Amino acid sequence: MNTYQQQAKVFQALAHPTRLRILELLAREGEACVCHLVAALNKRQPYISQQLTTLRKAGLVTDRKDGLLVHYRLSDERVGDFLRLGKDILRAQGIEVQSGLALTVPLPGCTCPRCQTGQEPCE
Amino acid sequence: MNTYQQQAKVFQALAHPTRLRILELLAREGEACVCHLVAALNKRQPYISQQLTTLRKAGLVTDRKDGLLVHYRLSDERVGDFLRLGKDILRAQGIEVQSGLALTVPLPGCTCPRCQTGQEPCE
DNA sequence: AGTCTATATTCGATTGATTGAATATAGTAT
DNA sequence: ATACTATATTCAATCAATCGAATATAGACT
Repeated sequence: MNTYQQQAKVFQALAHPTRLRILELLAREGEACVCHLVAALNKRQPYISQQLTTLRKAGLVTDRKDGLLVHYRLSDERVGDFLRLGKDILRAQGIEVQSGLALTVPLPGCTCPRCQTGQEPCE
Repeated sequence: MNTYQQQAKVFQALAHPTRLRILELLAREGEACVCHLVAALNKRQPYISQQLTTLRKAGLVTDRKDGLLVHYRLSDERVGDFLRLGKDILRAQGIEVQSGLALTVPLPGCTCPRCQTGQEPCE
């Protein structure tokens, strides 16, 4: 596979609304467990796991296992800059681009232990 | 269509080897006519036109008509920065990412008037 | 008018991405 | 062991993207 095919694969992974939301969330939060992403995005868990697998295969995120929980983060902090630059370019075209909201902690609907006790998410 | 769907559309337009090569070429050359892209990438003309239409609809390039010729350029100079940042991130993952070669002028195989007389391409 | 040249569009077949549903895995606790 | 919980995987149906072939448009020149 050549350079451009590899680049195209990564952009393909980015070309998905839910995956973009996940990345933006990770850029803002630093790290998040799957249960938080499920609660924050209000999607079914297998669906979120599917998208995380796509992002992992594209090399955009890494995972860290911690008992039953799995925490995800951006594989490179510059992925956050990259997304921001993308948004800036869209804004320059006159397209409305709002940034997602910060997560409240504890996250309502999140079942992980930390959220049950009102502490920082999954840390 | 929401913010993330719009962003995803743009990434979708980027998720294609030939389109990436076109953008990289435009980032380096500033402007190029269709015939140059056809000659430089060694693809059939309708195929290049299809890809340019996709890029235009995504807002990534603009066109300027000049007689029979149509010149394309990046709609925003930051699109070039954006692609470079994407490549840097890939390199940090240990992925080989070479940059495309500069175009020789006149372009062998290009039939446009300027190339026939050995001048700057299509300007 | 006709003709040539550069570029664009349409259509259809194939391929690839998406996503819901069901199921699997692997830690943890009893 | 058994049961529970968080996460991952598989499969199949649907939907969207790709690309070759053919054709269309539109400006320039006789």
